[in-house]
Amino acid sequence: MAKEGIHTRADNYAQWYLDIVEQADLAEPSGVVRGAMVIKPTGYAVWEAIQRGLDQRIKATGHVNAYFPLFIPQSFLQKEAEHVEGFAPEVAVVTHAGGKELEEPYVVRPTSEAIIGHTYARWIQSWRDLPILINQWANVVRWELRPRPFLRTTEFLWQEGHTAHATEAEAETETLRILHEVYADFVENVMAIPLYRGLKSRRETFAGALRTYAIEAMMQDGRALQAGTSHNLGQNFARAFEITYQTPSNEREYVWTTSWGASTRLIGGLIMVHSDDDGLVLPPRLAPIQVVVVPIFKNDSERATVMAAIERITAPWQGKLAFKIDDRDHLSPGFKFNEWELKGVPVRVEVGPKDVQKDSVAIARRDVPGREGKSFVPQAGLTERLVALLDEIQQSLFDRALAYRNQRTVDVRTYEELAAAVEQGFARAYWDGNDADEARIQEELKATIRVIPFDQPETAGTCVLTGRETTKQVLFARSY
RNA sequence: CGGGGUGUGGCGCAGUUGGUAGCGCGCGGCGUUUGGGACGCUGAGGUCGUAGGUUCAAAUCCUAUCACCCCGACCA
Repeated sequence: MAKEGIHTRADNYAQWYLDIVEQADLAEPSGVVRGAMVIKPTGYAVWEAIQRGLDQRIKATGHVNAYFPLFIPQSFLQKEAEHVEGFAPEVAVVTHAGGKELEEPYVVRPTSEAIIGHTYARWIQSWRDLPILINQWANVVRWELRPRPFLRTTEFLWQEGHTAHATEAEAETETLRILHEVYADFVENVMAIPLYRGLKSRRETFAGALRTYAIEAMMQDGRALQAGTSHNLGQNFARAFEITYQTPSNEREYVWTTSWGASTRLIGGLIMVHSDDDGLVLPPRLAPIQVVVVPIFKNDSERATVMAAIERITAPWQGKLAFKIDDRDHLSPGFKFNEWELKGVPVRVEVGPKDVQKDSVAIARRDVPGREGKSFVPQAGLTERLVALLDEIQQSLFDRALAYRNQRTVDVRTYEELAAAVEQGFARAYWDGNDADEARIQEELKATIRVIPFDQPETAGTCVLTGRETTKQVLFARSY
């Protein structure tokens, strides 16, 4: 049963998504800038939680933060052939400033390989300067033709890591390390989103990269969302920007670079993996508010005793739980229940006159809607109970999403099976096709190779399209 | 770029054969309420996207223009 103002997922999935974004107060379309959104405090708090988790892992793996300019001379972007070609259609260009036309236009960064490559060329002289391990938190602009809040916006927030290494092996290790230890670790353990990890096909590789690795998640409509990418750029950008170093034996060599990014799109994935027809569902480890307390009273004297009880009950929560006491007194409890469910708070605690009398409270878990998720428990031991409950919810959200994903990931042997499979989820298939074959699948089935998983089969099979024998398996899906 | 749609109080909409703007929600005040989206009274709030034209008179008719939204091709 859906709430007021929310379409059901079954009825209209795309509209349901937009309703959640709006009703949970995460963001709203700017209304004046095409494809751009205002991220509201509730939504931004989620982003801050994502930033914290990623930033912590980025630093734990030896990186430091820095900041590079928003504007990039147009010519910089053009130095790497594939890179220009890949981004040209979607860059915004500044042609006028200071009241006159610029000598050379600036592009608003769609990503920062160019300006950072230019900078690294000056910073790197010797093998002793390597590796350079830098990350930046920034906004970027890509003029998307079909925007959707969080999933694809004209301007979005992200982090982009840019590293330079002496050897190809080091760059490759870095690329994979970020994928596993930063992105996958955070997304699975904090966001409770199960992932497929692997290599991108050539067609899906980042413009200018040697290899792109990605984590892919399945949404509740069976479509795929790329949740993070890590690129081994080889020496392509080093050549384009003349980033060289002297080896110990005094040779001049090009460096090997990597780049990797995760964006506010993660919030879109979060919504589409966990949320339901009642609103947003936040995993406890990510939730800005983990427990909300709703007081219930009929008059001022009841109000006083209930608030005093809440004061006492929540005192030991300090430092253990992120909680909020909803003491707004012009709203009915029922309204508050609905509102906090809409906003995805994992646990609600209700305290009323009866609870004060019986030394109890009512607790409701967001991941189990309705009466089933509500129970009355003693006040004694409540803190420990809540801490344990949050862990349980975290685990249960992940398990549920994993079961859903596995159930909708099917092995296919024929083209017909592939066509049917991508209607409802992911298709795992043996694949020996080329770029043109892949393009044909996209044309006909609207599905692409999301990832060539690291986990590959022991035995050979026949390619779903060409019928040739191969040991390579890929995952096909329609994607956001 | 193609196809479709919409611009009227904060939001959602109505506005008839042209006659000078109305409803719901929300918002402010007061009172009663409060264990699953409360109610009454009262009040504030709009140069009808913009520019031009027709007319005694335009939200309404005409022309131009701008913007946003939805559907497809490109994408973190």
